[in-house]
Amino acid sequence: MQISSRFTIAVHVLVCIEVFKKDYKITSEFLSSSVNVNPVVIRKLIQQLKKAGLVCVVRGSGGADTAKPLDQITLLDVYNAVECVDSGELFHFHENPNLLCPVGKNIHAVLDERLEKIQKAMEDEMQSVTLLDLLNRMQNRLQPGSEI
Amino acid sequence: MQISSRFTIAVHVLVCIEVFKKDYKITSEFLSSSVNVNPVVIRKLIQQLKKAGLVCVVRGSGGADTAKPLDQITLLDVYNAVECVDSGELFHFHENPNLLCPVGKNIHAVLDERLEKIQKAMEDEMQSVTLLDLLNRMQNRLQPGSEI
DNA sequence: CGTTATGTACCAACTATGGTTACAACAACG
DNA sequence: CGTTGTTGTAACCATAGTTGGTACATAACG
Repeated sequence: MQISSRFTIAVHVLVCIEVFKKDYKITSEFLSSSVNVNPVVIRKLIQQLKKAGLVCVVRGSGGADTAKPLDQITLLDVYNAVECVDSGELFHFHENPNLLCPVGKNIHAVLDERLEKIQKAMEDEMQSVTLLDLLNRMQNRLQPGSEI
Repeated sequence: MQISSRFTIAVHVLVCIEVFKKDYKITSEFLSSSVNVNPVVIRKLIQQLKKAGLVCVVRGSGGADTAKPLDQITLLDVYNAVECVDSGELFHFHENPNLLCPVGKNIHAVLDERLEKIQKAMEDEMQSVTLLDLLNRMQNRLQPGSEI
């Protein structure tokens, strides 16, 4: 199964906020027109980012903003905020192996350590990418040509 | 989203085959009793492993076996065999960002390289674990105590 | 108080997972 | 050759997650 598009949408949203916040009020409407989805989708997503402490958003007046310096928000933070895997486990283990079978009894112990290493490798790589890095790359692509 | 339990079941099945093949005929019935799922689930799964060239299985007489030396089967092979992500992409990108928005137009280019690196880190780690490694770890846990 | 935007409840279509039953196809054996 | 055991596969179901949408109460603010 693929990691849901909520993740890439969340990154898109965060980059959008940073690029446009000095010139526009960042509403769910505004963001939805860049991502091309329903505003409600954006609002739900922003709620998840808010719970994770990545953005602030005010109710009546509107407008979202990042809640932390950009170099302190990594792709892993966004991933964890949005990909609501309760356990935090990347791999879904089959729950009831037959404990009377020697393989069934030990498969968990044999596999777990390896699976953790794999998950950790992925998370480390995610953690190494900050929003600041992505914003810089975005700015580089915007500046050479014309302005917004 | 989690990686489906088909993956850990597949590994369980492959280890089972190797541990028991000298003493038992490896039928879907036999495997299903160790994994604790319906035999049909095992058969469907074995079909995927077969298509990937990891196991052989004969129809009427029954009995599955690995099709390659164990040190040449990695967790990545099993993952690719079983996790039928058509594109091979771990991340699902939202498809229609607004190309009239500078961020929407460039988000793909900015993110893709980073996402590929993350996926590659995971795949590299998966590739570093062979079935032989897992079998050895399993045997170590079985020998100290009693035999089957 | 009216305007604006968020927060959230509810709905719907689609897809994947995990499981089950049923049965045809096939190999091996007495 | 027919019986037996097993695979390969279709059909079906329940459940859950994804993606997308409508509607409206709630809060902020001029």
